[in-house]
Amino acid sequence: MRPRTLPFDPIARAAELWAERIGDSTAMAAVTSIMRVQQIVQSAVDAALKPHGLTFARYEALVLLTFARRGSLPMRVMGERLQLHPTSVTNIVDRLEADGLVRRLPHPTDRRTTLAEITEAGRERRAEATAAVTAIDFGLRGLTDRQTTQLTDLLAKVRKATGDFQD
Amino acid sequence: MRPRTLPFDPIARAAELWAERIGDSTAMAAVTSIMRVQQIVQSAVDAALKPHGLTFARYEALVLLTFARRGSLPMRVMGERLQLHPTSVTNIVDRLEADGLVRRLPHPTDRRTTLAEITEAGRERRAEATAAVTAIDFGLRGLTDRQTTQLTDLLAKVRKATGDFQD
DNA sequence: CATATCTCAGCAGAACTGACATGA
DNA sequence: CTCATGTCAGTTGTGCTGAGATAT
Repeated sequence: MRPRTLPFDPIARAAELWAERIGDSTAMAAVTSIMRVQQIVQSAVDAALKPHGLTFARYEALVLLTFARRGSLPMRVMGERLQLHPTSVTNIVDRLEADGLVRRLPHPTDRRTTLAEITEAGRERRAEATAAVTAIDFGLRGLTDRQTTQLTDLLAKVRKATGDFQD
Repeated sequence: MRPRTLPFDPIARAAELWAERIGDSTAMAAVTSIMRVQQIVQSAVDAALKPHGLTFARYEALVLLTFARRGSLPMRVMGERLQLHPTSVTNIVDRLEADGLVRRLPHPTDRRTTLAEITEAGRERRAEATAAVTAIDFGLRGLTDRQTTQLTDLLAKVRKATGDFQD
């Protein structure tokens, strides 16, 4: 029961008022836009994944394991790649394991470490879920491929500048 | 205790593997980037606001009321502008009211409606909080003003295409 | 009568803190 | 001893559903 669509751009209006009464609105407008678009794509993607029993976070974890050479990764590494708190990794793997999409294995040499390995059912579920999210373009609409790439590049600059990664 | 920075761009790497093994990675890379950058700016902004006893959602509500002509708006309107569920508006106004930053008033003509009005303390708190978030550019780094505007414009296309607003 | 506005109780998912057991 | 890894308990902030009270 979300509010109906507004007849004007609420962020553009807020930015105008901000510029008149507070100061430079450039960063404020961008950040508010990021927040809003994240909400939009998050809810679109989650809706597409719901029939498959996944959230976006769990889906990302499945994709990551699909790409891993042996279909398994230490949980710590999953946390690094997905930028998740250790307890969040535990939680996500718990739920994937409860659904039989992933299984925990001891690390062969480091007995502190637990590996999460994708199961055959997990690979199938990942493929179905991928069909669902690609069918809606991950909730992203209104951009050409070139603009989408431009968006990704701009966001990469932010990620890099904030220490998300080096290279 | 977030994981340390990676020596490569995890999204770029995921996009490569995706392109090799699944298909077009354009939308996937953009959406994953949006999710990550949203996390980054959200946590930067929340950290800046925490000493002032505000979250970003509550800060946005204060800003909205600051801009309102009489410093008050019907709660329904707040929900529309901030794209919040009615119960979320109730929750946010509850907390702001408990801190004395906002007060509830009856609507003069429509007795179903409750107005939320910013208090003097609320205006002061809003100003302090604004100083805190602008000091860190809302957590946004690595972009020129021109690029920031470009980012806002690209995101506006998405918002418009997904029915966030018309105009 | 139907519709609109707001509130409440309860739940889910995510992220955090602090503490802890185990092992390198 | 230290540090790393993973788990657990508990808290917080947010968003949702479903129900209901009140008013249009």
